[in-house]
Amino acid sequence: MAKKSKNTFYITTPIYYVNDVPHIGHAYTTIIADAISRYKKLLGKDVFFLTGTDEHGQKVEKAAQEKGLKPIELADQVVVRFQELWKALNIDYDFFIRTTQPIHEENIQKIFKKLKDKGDIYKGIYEGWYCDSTEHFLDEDVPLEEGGFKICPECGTKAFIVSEECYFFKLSAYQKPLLDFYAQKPTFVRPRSRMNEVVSFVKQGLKDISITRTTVEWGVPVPDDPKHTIYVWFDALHNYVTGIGYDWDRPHFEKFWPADVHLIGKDILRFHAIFWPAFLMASGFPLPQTVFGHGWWLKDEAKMSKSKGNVLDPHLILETFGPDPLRYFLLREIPIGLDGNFSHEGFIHRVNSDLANDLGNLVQRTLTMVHSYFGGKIEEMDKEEKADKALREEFENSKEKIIRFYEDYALNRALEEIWFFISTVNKYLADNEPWKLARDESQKKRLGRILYQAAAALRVISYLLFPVIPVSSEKIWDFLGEEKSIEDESLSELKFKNLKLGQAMKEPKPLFPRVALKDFLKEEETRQAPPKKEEKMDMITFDEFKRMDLRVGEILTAEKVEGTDKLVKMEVDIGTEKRAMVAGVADVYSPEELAGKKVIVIVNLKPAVIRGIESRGMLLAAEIEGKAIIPFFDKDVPAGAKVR
RNA sequence: GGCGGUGUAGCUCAGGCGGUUAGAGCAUGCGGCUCAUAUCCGCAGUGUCGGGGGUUCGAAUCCCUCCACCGCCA
Repeated sequence: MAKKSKNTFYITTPIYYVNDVPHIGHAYTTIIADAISRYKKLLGKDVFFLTGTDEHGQKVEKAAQEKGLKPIELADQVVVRFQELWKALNIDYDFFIRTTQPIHEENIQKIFKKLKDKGDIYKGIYEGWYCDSTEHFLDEDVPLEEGGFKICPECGTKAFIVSEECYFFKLSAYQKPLLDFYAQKPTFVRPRSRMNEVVSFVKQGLKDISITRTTVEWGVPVPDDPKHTIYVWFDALHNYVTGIGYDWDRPHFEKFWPADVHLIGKDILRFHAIFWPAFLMASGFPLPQTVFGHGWWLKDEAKMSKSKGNVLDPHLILETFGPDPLRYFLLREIPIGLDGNFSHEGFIHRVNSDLANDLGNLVQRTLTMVHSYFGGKIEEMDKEEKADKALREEFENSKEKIIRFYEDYALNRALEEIWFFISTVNKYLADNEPWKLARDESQKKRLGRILYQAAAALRVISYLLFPVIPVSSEKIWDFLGEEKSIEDESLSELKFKNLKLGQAMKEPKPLFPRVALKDFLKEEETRQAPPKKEEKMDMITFDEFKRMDLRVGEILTAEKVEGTDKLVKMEVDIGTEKRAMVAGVADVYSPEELAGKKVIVIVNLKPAVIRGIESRGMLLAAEIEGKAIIPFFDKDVPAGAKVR
């Protein structure tokens, strides 16, 4: 294979599964990829950025059936949703691959055949408990339920025994090569902590994996044996090679392969860090440089999931703010490897404070002064003085750091550094007080220098921000009177003095409007009259259940909490101690009625202060139209007895 | 259960191969400016650096132990 030229850069996102519409998590991965890709382009690299959709498999088959559609019809619909979102977010990808495209399907078959001929894929029998919903065989140590079946620990639905003839990939043969590879290239998996997990997983031993199904029709058929369908993961992972031309545009493929970064969510690390390099080794392809597993955005500290109904839809934010504030927030708030908590409060706060106050206001004040003191054109200025030079050197310093952070994919650190510099420029203006110099005509040239420095700073700031907030950055350049686009200037050439003297600057308009949190929340409310779905809870394991300490509690005393309708304060004997608890049951039970009763109490619930009273435990009750109905025991039980 | 990680200001986190008064941003309080999107600048705090023990002249930093939380274990 031809050697890859050093000046190319190939980055991918996962291909997204089309059984669901896009949400903030998809947006996050894709925004990271876009920012890195734009950064590399500024360096003058020949960048290829691939994204797309994974359209085969049982879940899509099922989701389509529920809607009365053919799988491909569902895929066609959902693909549009993704593409529209990428457009709204200003994602500048080079190719959008769909696994249903012939160039993909044909080449998957070709690769499959190649590995089969080589002996890395062989036919065998697989038997095991299979979950339709998550499309995988359960671990062998999942316990048998009483009815003699197994429950999928991931989704909670019933699994079935499936015994099928299928094709296996000889993963076991790659244990040693993989370990050697990891040892030789410790940066293959990032963040580093995840590399440890991968290595220890592989060290435990690898079994061959089944890579076909006979139970699924919606997929790529095995060549010469079409009752077998290639399993989605084998199908999907290879998009990274088919998407750049394997085997339909060889020169293009050879130009960009191997990938520099596969950006993924941490949940699919195993597939990318173990299976994928093994497949590639089998095919004889060079291995990618890095698999970067990013964290998840949580909503109010909880993982977003369809079943919780707390999936965050980015559309309202996009309509209110445009793409840049969301891009900025997601990349600034957390390091790529960690989880983050998404709240509208946090979002509005950061956008107001960083974008509107620090950056937006700096643009506004600088250009307003250029206009009111110079009519938009600084024609003349003094030589650079000490303070001016300090500002310029500060920039040169920061620029180096910022580049280092970008190179390391530490986008949050790069942004942090840029904001240090923004703050320095604000300080520079405060120290040099151009508004005072403006009152003295003899200081005109000095004033010119100061505003020139500030404008030059804005020019380089917006340049460095371009990967993250491309629209706003271009706007700032336009305000400054730049005629070329940011992308026409190479990062290595970026300097203060590139701002031409005498350039006609425009009158600025606020770049990032401040939005009050309460207005935004109100808007959100009116926007989504949420159809109140029945509360569906996730399955929990017995271990999780065991964490709740439920016991019989004897209510010793009970009295109404002054000034409330529903609250009762009780002293409850839980066997080992007596505790104060507060419960909202007074509308159904009188305190007299409660005293002496035995109830079920969760005793290790975090204490809560209710009406100034610390409630150390909660009694269990059925909630019927807002009223609490307490279960009592029909035989005598001692206080403190464990309930389970 | 096994392996790995985390616990530092009200909040989010940085530092951490031992060494001056432990840092940043946000939030809070006070002061300044008025060019600017009620923005910007300055000052001020507050912390037994998870608990306990040890090594050392000296520990947030190294060791032991306990507690809590998190990740991975097809």
